[in-house]
Amino acid sequence: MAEKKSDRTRAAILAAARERFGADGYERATIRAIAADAAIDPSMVMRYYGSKEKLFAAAAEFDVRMPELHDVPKERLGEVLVRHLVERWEEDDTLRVLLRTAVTNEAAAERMRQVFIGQLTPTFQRAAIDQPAVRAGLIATQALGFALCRYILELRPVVDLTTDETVAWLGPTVTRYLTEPAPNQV
Amino acid sequence: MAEKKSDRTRAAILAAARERFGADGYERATIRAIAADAAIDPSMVMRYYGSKEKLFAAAAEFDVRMPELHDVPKERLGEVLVRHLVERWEEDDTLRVLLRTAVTNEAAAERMRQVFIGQLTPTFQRAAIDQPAVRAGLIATQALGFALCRYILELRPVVDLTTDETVAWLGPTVTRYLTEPAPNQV
DNA sequence: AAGAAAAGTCAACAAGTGTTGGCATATGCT
DNA sequence: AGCATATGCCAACACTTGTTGACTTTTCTT
Repeated sequence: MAEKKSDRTRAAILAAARERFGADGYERATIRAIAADAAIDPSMVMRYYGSKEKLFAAAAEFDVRMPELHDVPKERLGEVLVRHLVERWEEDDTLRVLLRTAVTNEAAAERMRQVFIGQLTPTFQRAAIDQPAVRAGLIATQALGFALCRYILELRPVVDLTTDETVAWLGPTVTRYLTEPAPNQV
Repeated sequence: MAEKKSDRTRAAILAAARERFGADGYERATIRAIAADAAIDPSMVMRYYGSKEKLFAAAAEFDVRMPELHDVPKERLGEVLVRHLVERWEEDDTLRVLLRTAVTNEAAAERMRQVFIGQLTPTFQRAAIDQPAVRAGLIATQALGFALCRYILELRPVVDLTTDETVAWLGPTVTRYLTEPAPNQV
């Protein structure tokens, strides 16, 4: 056991940071507020993470953990994917942190791109889906739009959807984005 | 002609405000930067608009101008709607201002709700579409997600879509959200 | 041309920001 | 035990923010 006490406050800072970044966005989440939540002094945050930027980088670490899609029947692709994404969104608040901050913070936007283009595209490629990048982009529009309306804007009808209803509504959309031949270019 | 000179700077301030709010979000768009863009003194902004909040309220005035849908054939609803929304988005940067700010600013979020629930729902109701609120919410997820990925996150594959390609991809999605019977509730 | 009103400039304020260094306390090793 | 090191707190810094009031210049009426 190297340093037990410091590890605990380190973790407390990170948890508070995620909470604040997720609730307030990058600029409105102040070091002082995060430190207060973690019940320590603001200077501790600097000692442990160096700067606000680096703290954010640590708080926004995320992996979407894409499942492999080889043996999923084509017409169920959307269902599987939507259910996975919704669950991922509910269990790990890091994605919400990213969404809230990516709009005004370039580093967060870059990480968002890595997740939704950089992680979806190769998965589709391995599943022998043509034009994987375009399809990843389209699915990102639907997935991120859903999260935006549900967790950030809190549009009543979207907040009220159950997981099953969500899958029933969005699943076919995603399936189509994955299987429909690309429209003719002009 | 009441006051010509003041009207011109008033408009210059509003234009600069829209630019900055749209590019930087609410908190990072400073009064000083807006004033500099408009080539006037920061105190002028206060004299004309009272406060940053009120300036923002003026800059975020928006009407989505929904077309009536009575005599659009059911299977072309999505096509018509998507084309209208994309055009609206390209011609009026106010929507981009709203999107960039709604994530961290409650007033902007409220206006977003008014636009996408408050203006879509009654239009669908007048077109005799059942469950108009849920369908408005679903369409908001797809429309806002598209805008987020294209104008804010700038995901390459989404930025590269032409208007026609966008309509071809998203049109059927929106049509389905408008015409598909609601899935069974649990 | 004289004076009032409008338009614009300047400097400062109070508050809040990220960040830093000095100093106290606790912890663990020998 | 004593000491070095890790951990923590305090006060202050330099800077930026929205906002204000006093002052000067322009514009227009009469």
